[in-house]
Amino acid sequence: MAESTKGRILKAAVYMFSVYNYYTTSMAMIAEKAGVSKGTLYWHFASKEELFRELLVKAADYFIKVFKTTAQKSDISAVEKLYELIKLIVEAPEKKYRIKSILSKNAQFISQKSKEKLLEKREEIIEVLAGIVKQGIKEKAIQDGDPHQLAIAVLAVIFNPHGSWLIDELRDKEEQANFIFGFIMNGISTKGELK
Amino acid sequence: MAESTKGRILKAAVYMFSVYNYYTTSMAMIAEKAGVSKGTLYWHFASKEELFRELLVKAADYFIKVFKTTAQKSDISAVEKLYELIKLIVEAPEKKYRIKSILSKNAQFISQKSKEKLLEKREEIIEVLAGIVKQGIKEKAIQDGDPHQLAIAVLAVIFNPHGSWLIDELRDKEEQANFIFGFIMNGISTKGELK
Amino acid sequence: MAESTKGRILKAAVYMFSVYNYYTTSMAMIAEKAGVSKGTLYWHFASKEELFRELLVKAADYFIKVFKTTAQKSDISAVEKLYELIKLIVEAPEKKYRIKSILSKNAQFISQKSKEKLLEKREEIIEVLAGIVKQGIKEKAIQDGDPHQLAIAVLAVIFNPHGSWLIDELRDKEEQANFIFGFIMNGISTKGELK
Amino acid sequence: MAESTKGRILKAAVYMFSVYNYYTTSMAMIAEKAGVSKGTLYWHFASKEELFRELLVKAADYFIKVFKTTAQKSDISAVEKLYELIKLIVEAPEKKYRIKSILSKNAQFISQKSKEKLLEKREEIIEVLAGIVKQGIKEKAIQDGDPHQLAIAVLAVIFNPHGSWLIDELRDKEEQANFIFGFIMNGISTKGELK
DNA sequence: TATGAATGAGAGTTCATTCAT
DNA sequence: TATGAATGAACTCTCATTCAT
Repeated sequence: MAESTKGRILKAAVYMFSVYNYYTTSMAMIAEKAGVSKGTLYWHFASKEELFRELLVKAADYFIKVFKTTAQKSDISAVEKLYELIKLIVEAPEKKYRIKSILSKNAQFISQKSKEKLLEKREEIIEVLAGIVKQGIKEKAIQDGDPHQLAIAVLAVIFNPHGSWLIDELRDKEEQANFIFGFIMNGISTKGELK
Repeated sequence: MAESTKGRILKAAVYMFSVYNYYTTSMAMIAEKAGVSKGTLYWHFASKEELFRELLVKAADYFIKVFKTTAQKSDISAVEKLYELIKLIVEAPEKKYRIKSILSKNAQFISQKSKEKLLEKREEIIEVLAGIVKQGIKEKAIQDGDPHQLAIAVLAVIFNPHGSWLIDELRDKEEQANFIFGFIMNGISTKGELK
Repeated sequence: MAESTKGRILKAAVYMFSVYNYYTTSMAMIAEKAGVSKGTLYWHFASKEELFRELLVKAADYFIKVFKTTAQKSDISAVEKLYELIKLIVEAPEKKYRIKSILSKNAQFISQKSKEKLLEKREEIIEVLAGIVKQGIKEKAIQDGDPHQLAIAVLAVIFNPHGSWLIDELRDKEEQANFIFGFIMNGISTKGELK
Repeated sequence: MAESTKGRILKAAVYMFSVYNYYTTSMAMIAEKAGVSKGTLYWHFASKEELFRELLVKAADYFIKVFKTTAQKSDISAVEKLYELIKLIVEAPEKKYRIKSILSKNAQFISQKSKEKLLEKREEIIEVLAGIVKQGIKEKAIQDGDPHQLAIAVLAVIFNPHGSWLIDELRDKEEQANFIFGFIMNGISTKGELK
C-alpha cells in the first residue's frame, strides 16, 4: 500500500521539526522533504501551526500508547514499570526518538499555542504516570506524596529539553537509562545506600 | 550615573526574550522597549545573535557569581549549599527570575548557536556545582558517582524549561523550592524517609 | 425537472458575485455554494473568467428581454415605457435584483475583459433603449439629441454602481423609482415646473 | 527639493490603481513603478489597504478643495458653479484625472473597507454639493427637493464608474462636459428647451 | 460527468541588516 | 553615537487551474 501524501508530509515534518525547530523549519523545507509542493501542504493542513499541532497530538498519542501499555501490565511493580518506560524512551530507535526530540525541543511552544487539545493530551500522559506512581505508593516503593506532582517531576526529567544533557557524557544508552532511572528514584543523596 | 545605552538595550532584551522567545522577539521590539532606534542596536551589537549571546553570557556570569558565592561558604555542608542555591533561584525576585526564564526558555538555542564562549560558561557553572557535589560525597551525603554527571542532572532539573512544571501546582515558592530540593536529593522512592 | 448542474453553478455564482465581487469571490466559494466540487466548475466552464462572462451574458440577456418586452408595447408612450422600465428594475425581487447588482458592481471589469460578446450585448441594450428614446423624440417628449447618447446616459444612471446611492436615503422602492425617473427626465433644474 | 519617497510611492500607486484596480495592482507593481523595494512600501504604509486608504483620503481631500473653491465663490449663481465644477472634473489634466478614475473605478471598495474616515470625506463632498444645490433652490434655478438627495444624484453622475460612458462617443472634452451638465440640469425631456 | 488531491506562481508581509546623515 | 529610511530575502498562505480516477 502506497503511503498517503498526508502521511509523507507528517513524516517529513517530524524529521524537519526534530532537526531544526518550529521557527527555523519552513513550510518550503517540509514540502521539499516530503516531495510535494507547498500548496499540497495547505490542502492537508490549514496552516503551519495546524500541521504542528496535529503532529504534536500524534506524538502525544504515541507516548500515551507506550505509557499505557506499560502501565497496564498487571504482573510487574510500579518501579519496574518506570524502569521499563525510561528504557523504552531513552533507547527508542532513531525514528521514534525524533518524536521525543520534537516534544523536548518545542515543549515551550506547546503550552503557548494550540492549547486546548494538547493540554488534554499532556494531562492524559501525566495521569497515566500518576497511576504508576500511585501503585508505587501502595507498594511502599514510592514516597507518599501527591502522585500528580511526582508524575510531573518525572515527566520533566524524561522530556528534559536540555538538548541531551547526558548524551555527551554517557554514550551508552543503557547507561543513560540507568542513570536517569537512578536519579528519578533516588536523587543524588546517599540515603539509598543507607538501606 | 545615567545608565549606558548598551545597558538599557540589554535590559530591554532580557525583558523581551523572557516574555517571548528568541524567534518571536524582533530587533524592533527590543529597540522600542529600550527607547532607542534599531540602528543603535547595531552600533552596540553586531547582530541579533550576538546580542543574544552577550545576554546569555551575562546571565551565565550572574549565575556563576551566585553559585560561587554559595559554593565558597566554608561553614556549611554541601547539602545546605544545594538547598540555599535552589531557594535562591526559585525564590529569585521578578527581575532576576527573568534571567532564569531566558535560560530555560531558550536553552535549546544555546547549544546550537553561539557555541564557544557559552559552552565554556556552562562548563564553569557545572564545575562549581560539581565542586559542591564533591564536597557532598566527601561528607557522605551525596552518593559516590561522577560529580560532573550528577551536577549536570541537578542543573537540568533546576533549569527545566517545561514552562513551569510545578508553578501551577505549587503556588508557594518555598513549597516549590522544597519539592525540587527533595526531588533532587531523594528522587521519588521511599528510601529518603529512612533518613 | 431537476435543475442542471450548470444551472446550479450559475445560480451560486450570481449569488457570490453579487454579495462579493469578481476578485473576492473564489472558485472554491462558488463550488461550495453550488454544492459541487471545484473540478466540476472546470468541466462546465473553461475558466473563472469564462464563467463570469457567461453569467454576464445571461444577465444581459435577461435585461434585453425585460427591456424589449416593454419597448415593444405598442399602446404606451416612450415616457411611460421608461417609467415602467425603471420601476421594473428598481423594484425587482431580491433574486432578479442580484443580477443588476453584479452588473453594477463589476461593470468596470466587463469592458476590460471578456470584451467581444459582452460589448455586443451592451450595445443591444442600448439600442433597445435608444429605440424608446427615438419614440420619445417623435412624440416630442424627449429632447432632440442623439438617441444613442441619451440612452447611454439613462443606462449609466440606472446601473449606477455607487453601492446604492439612494437606498440609504429613500427606503421605499417606489420613492426610489420616482426619484430616478424624475432625475432622468428633468434633471435637477426647475424648468419642468415652469411649464 | 527632491521628492519624498512616500510621495513617489503615492504617485506610483495613483498611477497603478488608476490603470488597473485595487485587486489587480500588486504591491510589487507599485514598488517597481516607484523605484523602491517592496520593503520600503511597508516602512511608509502598514499594509496595502492602508496605502489605498491614504490615497483615497488624499483624493477625496483634493476634490473637497476643488469643490469648496468653487462653492465659495460669491459672485456666481449655483448653476454656474455646477457647470464650472463639471468642467473642472471632466476637463481635468491627465494627472488629476487619474484621481477621479481611481475614485470611480474603486468606488465599490471604498464603502466596504476603510469605512470611517472615508465615509466622512464622502459626506463632506456631498455637503459642499448640497450647499450649491441649496443656493440653486433659493435662486429658483433648482427644483425644490431634498438638497442632500439631489447632491448625491449629481455626484453619482459625475463619478459614474461605467468606465467612461461617453468618452467613446464624445471625444471632445468640452462636449462631454456640456452633455453631462445638460443631463444633470434637464434630464432628457424636452421641457428644458422652454428655458 | 464529477471528484478531490495536487500544483505552482504569485500575493501580502516581516525582519535582520545596512548606511547616509 | 545615534537615527530612521531603505533593502531584499524569505516567509506563510491563496487560488485558478489541472488531472488521474
